[in-house]
Amino acid sequence: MDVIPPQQVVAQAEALCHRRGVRLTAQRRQVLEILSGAGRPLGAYEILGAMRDGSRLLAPPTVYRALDFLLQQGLVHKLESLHAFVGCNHPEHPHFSQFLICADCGQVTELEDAAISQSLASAASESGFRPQRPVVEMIGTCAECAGKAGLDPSDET
Amino acid sequence: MDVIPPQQVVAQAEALCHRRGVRLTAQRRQVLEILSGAGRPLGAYEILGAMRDGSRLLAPPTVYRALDFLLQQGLVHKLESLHAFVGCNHPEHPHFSQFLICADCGQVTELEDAAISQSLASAASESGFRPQRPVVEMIGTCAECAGKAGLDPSDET
DNA sequence: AGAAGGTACGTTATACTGTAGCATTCATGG
DNA sequence: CCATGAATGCTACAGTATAACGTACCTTCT
Repeated sequence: MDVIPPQQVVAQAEALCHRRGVRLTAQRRQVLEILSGAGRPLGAYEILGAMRDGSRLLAPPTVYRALDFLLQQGLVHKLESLHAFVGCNHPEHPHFSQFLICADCGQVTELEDAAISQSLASAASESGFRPQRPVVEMIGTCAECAGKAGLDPSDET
Repeated sequence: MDVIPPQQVVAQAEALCHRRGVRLTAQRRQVLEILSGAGRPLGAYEILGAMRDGSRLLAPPTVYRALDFLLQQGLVHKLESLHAFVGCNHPEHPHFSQFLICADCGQVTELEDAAISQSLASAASESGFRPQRPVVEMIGTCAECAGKAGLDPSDET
């Protein structure tokens, strides 16, 4: 669906990092490529498996470090409810995203809904709370899966 | 602050479970008491530690099962970004909650903001998505911590 | 070029979080 | 009392994440 060609994602990331004066190293780029190419959320250890260079398997901190960098730069997002990571669709302009996660097929849709962001931000500031990192995820059933099997949810086991 | 007396919480839970025809067993009640009394999020293993009966330490599935039950009944919430659990402030009427989590002092505030719930629900249904479980958390700095140390964030180490 | 300092990487070990599976006990209704 | 299903106890293990420390590399300044 919204799978953007990894090359394009990487080129964009390259430009962004250069502009910011941070280094998109080979390893970080590789993680970004893997995530962009997957088109679905990947766990850290899945990424790690895809990074194997020849027969050598890298250690967990390697991938977590690359992910930390990409998260900081807004190039990937973490889905807290899945313990998994996805590439960001629009890294150019950092912003608050929301995610629709299908519990059936695993597909994830990234939203960028101003009403959600604003209502959350204003609710926070009403409490004197200073927002830093939002986590907004909705677990449910995507349109396609709802159409296939969800018309009558009364017969679920 | 919003620490409701555990006894009151338990009494309310008792009534609720009775009305629903489910069993609030001693163990489940104990987990609820521990969470309500803590006034802050607790990890599953922290709860487990607090549950020790004499010198005997229980095994992880015990606490996870009790938590599963309490989550189903809406008596506790899980904070996905913390891998931790909190007692629910208003279990009577099941609803969607949001959480403000202070990264500094760890304090958590449960909100019940209709604007957030509605904007999230309508964004989801615009995509044909059928919502089931929302995860809405804001990590940031609470009013108290912002007042103490956050006036000039430029001198952070 | 050479030295200094910081960033990134490799690796080991381990901590933390969560679940599968199976035996046992307990409460409940016939 | 017995049958049934729910709840518990327990072992073992799977999955997620980080601490700590040493090494390589890149940049900058002299």
